[in-house]
Amino acid sequence: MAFKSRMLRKASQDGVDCRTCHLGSLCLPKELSRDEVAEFNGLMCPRPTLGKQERLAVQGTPFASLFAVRSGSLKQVTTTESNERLVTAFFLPGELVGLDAIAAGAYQGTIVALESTSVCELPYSPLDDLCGRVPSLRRQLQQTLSQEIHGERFKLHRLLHRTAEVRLACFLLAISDRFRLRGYSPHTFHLAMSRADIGSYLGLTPETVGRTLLAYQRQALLAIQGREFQLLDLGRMNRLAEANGRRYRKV
Amino acid sequence: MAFKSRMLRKASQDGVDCRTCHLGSLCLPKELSRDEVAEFNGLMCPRPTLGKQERLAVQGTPFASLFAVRSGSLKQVTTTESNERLVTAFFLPGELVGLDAIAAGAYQGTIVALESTSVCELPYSPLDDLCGRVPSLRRQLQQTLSQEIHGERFKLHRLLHRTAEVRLACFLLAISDRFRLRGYSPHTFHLAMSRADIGSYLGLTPETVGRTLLAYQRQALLAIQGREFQLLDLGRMNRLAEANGRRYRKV
DNA sequence: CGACCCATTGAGAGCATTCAACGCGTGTGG
DNA sequence: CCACACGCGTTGAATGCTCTCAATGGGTCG
Repeated sequence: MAFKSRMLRKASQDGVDCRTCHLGSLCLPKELSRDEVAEFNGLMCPRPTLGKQERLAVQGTPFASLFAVRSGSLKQVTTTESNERLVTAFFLPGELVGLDAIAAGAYQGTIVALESTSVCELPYSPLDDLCGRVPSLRRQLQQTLSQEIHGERFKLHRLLHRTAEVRLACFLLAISDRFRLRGYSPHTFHLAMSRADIGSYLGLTPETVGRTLLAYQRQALLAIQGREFQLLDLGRMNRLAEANGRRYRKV
Repeated sequence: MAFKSRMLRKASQDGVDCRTCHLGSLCLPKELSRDEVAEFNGLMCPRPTLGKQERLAVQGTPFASLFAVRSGSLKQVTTTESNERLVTAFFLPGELVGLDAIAAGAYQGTIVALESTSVCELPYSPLDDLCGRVPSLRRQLQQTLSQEIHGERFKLHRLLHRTAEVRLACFLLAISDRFRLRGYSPHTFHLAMSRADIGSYLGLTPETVGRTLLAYQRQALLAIQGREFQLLDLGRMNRLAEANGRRYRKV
């Protein structure tokens, strides 16, 4: 933990260096040659660390940059025409913010830091130019976009059929997996979002989220202390998430 | 109608010509110059018209081509590990099939024609090369990908919070809008999918779909004859879809 | 200390699912 | 030509999950 925060302070003070970034294998430049990474690195703008609740981008403002999360976490809150606020995404280290803004040319939701968070800024226009010259970067970006389409579509269609119990299990396992891929423990992690945020993301009320988490604890699937989560039995949790929740008639 | 089928027959017999396609302004080459369209056109492979229930691609098989729908419609069925089948997408004329397959290198669901359907095949590798040389095509493809991310994410997160009544209203309005953009009537259209398909897509049972459609008809919002739909009051339907369905507490 | 946000708990109501049955049209085979 | 199976859509009744509303307690910040 001390090591991590030291790296971050250095990064935000001295400018970011992709070659020494511990997220290298997860971020956009993962397939690039040494020279290409240097060029990619040259695009990036320094960006001061965000405090809790601070906004990285505001819904509707012109899109100019993607952001890569270095540490911390953020949520994307989209306000509908009828003034309803939906949490449409969470972002963890190594993930790209703003992919949904490219088409409209404006950010599609307000991006809020859930805790102290640092990001890399990637101005889109020069990034696109570089994509023209570097096929592997172009493919990497398109793959990230494509992966996002599949992931979101599949995950959300599945959730539409599920009970609260299964929705939360899917959510916790997805988070666990994202942490695992980034070298953190898949069993123990800190979730900086509130129950209301989770509920909004999953289409549940905060009360139902709380009650369901309580049920997990009674079944010894999960231990929670505040916002520290500990998954006690990944196998059983997986089986729970795979079960279709409703005893659904086969199509 | 006679005009349409004549054009399609010609296209599938003589090879496809983007310059005379009535979907030109909606498809990928919409921003290209005359020469670039010609080059784009050269990539395309002829593809025989699909019959009803015929499969365009099978889940898990290697990804090689995108497909643009010229006429007809298709559904994407994704089978989960627990052998559950979910309808994760519908495709109408002018839309691209396979965007979610780029990342994994394999089709993420089986693509089935819902009626007699013709498509253009776009081999991905040469398309990607062309993206390197033609910035406007590259941007167009990235915008399509980005739009898809935003559209899916937003639409589905909204649906997660909604009752059956509102889910179906959103669905019908989205379909109506897609037809309108393609020059067809937004009030009257043919939906080739079954109630079960719609239910699977929206996370509802076929019974609930039927009952809700019946309720619309009783309110004079909708008229249905078999699979012909007629939206009688778009304004009221819109208000119904905007209403949050559940009298949801503001976050 | 009070205001406020967050999380929890309880009780009641509503909406969608589940299960079962029926009608209809189509295609198949006797 | 008819019998039958099958897919699709519809209808009815009952169960159950989740929302709603209300109240409480803990924590943080001004």
